[in-house]
Amino acid sequence: LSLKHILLGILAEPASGYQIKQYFNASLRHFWSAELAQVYPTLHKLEQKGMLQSHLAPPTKGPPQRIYSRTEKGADELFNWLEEPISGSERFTYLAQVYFLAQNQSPESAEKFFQSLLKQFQQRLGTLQQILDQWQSEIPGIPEILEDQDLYPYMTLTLGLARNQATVQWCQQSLELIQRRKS
Amino acid sequence: LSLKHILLGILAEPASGYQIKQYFNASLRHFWSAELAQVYPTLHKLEQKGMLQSHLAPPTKGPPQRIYSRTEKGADELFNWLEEPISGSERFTYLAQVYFLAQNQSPESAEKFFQSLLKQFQQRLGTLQQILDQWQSEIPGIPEILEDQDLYPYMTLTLGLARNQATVQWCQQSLELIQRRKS
DNA sequence: GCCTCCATGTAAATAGTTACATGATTTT
DNA sequence: AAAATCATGTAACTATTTACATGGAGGC
Repeated sequence: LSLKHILLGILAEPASGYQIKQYFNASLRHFWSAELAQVYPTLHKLEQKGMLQSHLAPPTKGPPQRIYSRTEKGADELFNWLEEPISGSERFTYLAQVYFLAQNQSPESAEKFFQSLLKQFQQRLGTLQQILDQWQSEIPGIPEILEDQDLYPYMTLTLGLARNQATVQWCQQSLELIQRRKS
Repeated sequence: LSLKHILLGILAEPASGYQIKQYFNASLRHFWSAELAQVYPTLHKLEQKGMLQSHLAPPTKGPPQRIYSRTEKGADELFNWLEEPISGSERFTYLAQVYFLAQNQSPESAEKFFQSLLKQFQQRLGTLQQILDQWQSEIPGIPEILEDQDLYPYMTLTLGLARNQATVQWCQQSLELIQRRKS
C-alpha cells in the first residue's frame, strides 16, 4: 500500500525504475527499502491506473530506459496520502527475539545477543551521524536555512539519530544488567 | 518468516490459536501483531513440518479447541532463531509521509501532520508508562528481582518507552521549528 | 430475539522477497 | 577475457490483510 505512494513521492521528478532504486539506496534506506522486482510491477500498475505516464528514452548508452512521470491524478493520490493519519502497529523482529531470549538454554546467549545488538545499532548510529555531519559542514545554519523540500528529509534523519541513540543506551543498560546478574 | 518463530516462542506452554491471539493483544502488540487468519494456517504448517503437535480439547463450553504444543524439533528451531543476527531494514510509513510533506501544497498541512503525530505518540507513551507503573507497583525491586522469563519482556517495554520518549521530543522540536518558520 | 464473545477456519487480495533470465557497456 | 554496472523484466514463493462463513453459549 505504501510503496505506491512512496513512488509517487519520488516521482516529483521523472525517473526510471532503476533510478528510483538508486534513490531508495541513497536517501530512504533508513526507513524504507524496495527491491527492483517490486518497483517495476508497481510502476506498471500505477501507469494502468493513470497515476503515471511513461516513455522510452533513446539508449544513450546501454539498454533503453523507461521514464515515468506523475500525472495529476497521481499527484492528487499522493496529496491525499500525505494527510492520512499514521497506522498503529510497528514490527520489530529483534524485539521478538529479545522477548523470548530466556527460553534459550545456553546462559551466555542473552549476553551474546545484546552484544551483537549493541554493535549493530552503534554502527547504524555512526552512519547516521556521518550523514548529519556532512549536512552540517555543507550547509551552515541548518536547519533554519533549509527549504521545505530539504527540511522534511532532514527531519527523518534527526529522528533516526534520536531513536538510535536511545536504542544504543538501552542496549548498554541491558547488557550491564545482564552482566550484574551473572554474579 | 518471523511469525513462525514467534508462535514457537509463545508455545512454551500449550495453547489454542485463539489463546495465542489473546496473547498477542495482551503482551506483544507493542512490537508485533497477527490476525487469526494468519495464525491458524501458520499453526497448520508448523504441525505439518513436525514442529508442533495438536489435539482437540473436549468442549467445556462452546466449540472444541485445537490445542497446540511444541515438539523438540520446534524447540530447536526456536533456539536457532534466537541466535540469529538481526535483519537490517526497518519500515516506517509515517517517516515516508514526513519525507514528502513539502509536496503538499496547503501550507498548514505539515503543521497539522506533526500535531497529530505528536498526539499519537504521546498516547502510546502514556499506555507504555501505565504498564511500567503497574509492574513497578506490583513488583518493587524491578528489574533486579525478576526471573529471566520476565526480565526480557520487561526490557522490550523499557525500549518502547525510551524510543517513544525520543519520538515525542522530536515531534515537539519539529513542530516548534515549523511554527517558527511561519513568521 | 439480538448482540457479543468464543472458536475455527477459508478465500481472495495485496505486499514483499528471492531467484532467475537477458543483454549491453564499462572497467580491470 | 572476466567481472561489474546498467537496465528491464518474469516467476515463484512467502507474508500479511480483509472479507467471508459457520455455529454455540451467555447476557440484555
